[in-house]
Amino acid sequence: MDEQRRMMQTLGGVTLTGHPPTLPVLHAHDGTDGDGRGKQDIGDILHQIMTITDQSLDEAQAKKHGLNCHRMKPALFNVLCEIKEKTGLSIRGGQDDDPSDPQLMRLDNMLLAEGVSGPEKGGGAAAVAAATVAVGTGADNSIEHSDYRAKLSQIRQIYHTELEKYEQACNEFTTHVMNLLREQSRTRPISPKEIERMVNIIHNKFNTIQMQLKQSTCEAVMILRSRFLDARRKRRNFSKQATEVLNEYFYSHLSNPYPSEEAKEELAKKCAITVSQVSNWFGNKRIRYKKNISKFQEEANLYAAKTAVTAAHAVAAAVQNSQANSPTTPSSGSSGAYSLTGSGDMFMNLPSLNGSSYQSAQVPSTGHTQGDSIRHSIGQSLGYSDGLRGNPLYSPHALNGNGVWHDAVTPSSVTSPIEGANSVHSDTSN
DNA sequence: CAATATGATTTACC
DNA sequence: GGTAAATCATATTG
Repeated sequence: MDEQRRMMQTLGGVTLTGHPPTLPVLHAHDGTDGDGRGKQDIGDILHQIMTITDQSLDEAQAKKHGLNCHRMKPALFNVLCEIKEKTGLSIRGGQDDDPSDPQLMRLDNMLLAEGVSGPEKGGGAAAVAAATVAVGTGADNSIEHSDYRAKLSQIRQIYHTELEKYEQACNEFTTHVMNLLREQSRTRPISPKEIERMVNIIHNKFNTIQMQLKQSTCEAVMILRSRFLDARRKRRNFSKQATEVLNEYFYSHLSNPYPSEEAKEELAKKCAITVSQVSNWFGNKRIRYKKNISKFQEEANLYAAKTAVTAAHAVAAAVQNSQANSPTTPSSGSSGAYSLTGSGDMFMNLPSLNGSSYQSAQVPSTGHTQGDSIRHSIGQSLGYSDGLRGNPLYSPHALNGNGVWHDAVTPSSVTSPIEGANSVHSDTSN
């Protein structure tokens, strides 16, 4: 300020009743204007400007109008604007908003990823309704999921309303300020450039507010996520039905318990869980089964029996239908119906209950007898020849000495069962 | 409440 | 990328 005044005074303007701002421009443009009457006029005008606040409103309006219509106004306006520009009076907060950019981008990305700021997908209420319908029986993780989505859509709605409100307020305020400045520019040197700058400043301010909104929205989403989707924090056991389905598959494919991608999908659908949950389950099951086979013996027998009954029914029905009595394995089913293929697999597995592969595990006596009886019952119900029962060729060796599941279906792995049994038996010491 | 069961995650390997 | 193995964190059980 001081500097500005000093500069103006040094430039040597007309001193006006002790008021500091004088106009160096007058001299500069003297040559073109020529006469001294202009000087007088301008001095008059300036005087009027300086005393304008002392006047009544009507008077002031009239003066303002007069000023605005003055023939010197455009020239003066430009010149004053120029001075203002040069003195740096109006240069303020021109270029910033750079440091916040990366963070803003991060926030935007996250909001987009969470589906808060992106396009409305499926419509919140509709999606929730669909999820609720899909729950059906005993799939309570879907309930939580729909709850999560409901909360998320709530957050999203709030976010959008607030954003809209901010935008509207920003626009209103901007137009208001612009109108004000335009009006002011009739009596004050306010260049369009300056107005533009002011608009930018306003926008920046509102952007920071928006960023705060985005930030708190992100926080809310994170909290929601941690509360609902962090399954590790709030682990839910699968439904009984789901574990049953999974166990059925596992024990009926014990020789090779690695479901294909399609099988996993089907299991996931059946159990109302995700495919990766199915993968997790099988991963855990395999490792835990292998670690302590005896512990799972009872379970294995249980599911083997269960599968046997259904398989027996299926086979019995098939036999009845075809009127055939061929002892070929019923494992020809290639697609979805794994109860049939399971029955085939089961035959491969049942002898293992007291078989050579799992000698390391002390089979409980109950398990033994149960397995025996099951085997017997299956042999009866399926009408298999007695010679098939206990045939060493059907010992699967699902697990080799190193505890690795290898393909028991391939005949090469069961070529010499007795030898294999012995070697496995001796190997189990480690 | 300790022991056990269980679903998920991490790490390392192929 | 899928899996084994170890581990974590919670749920369930006795």
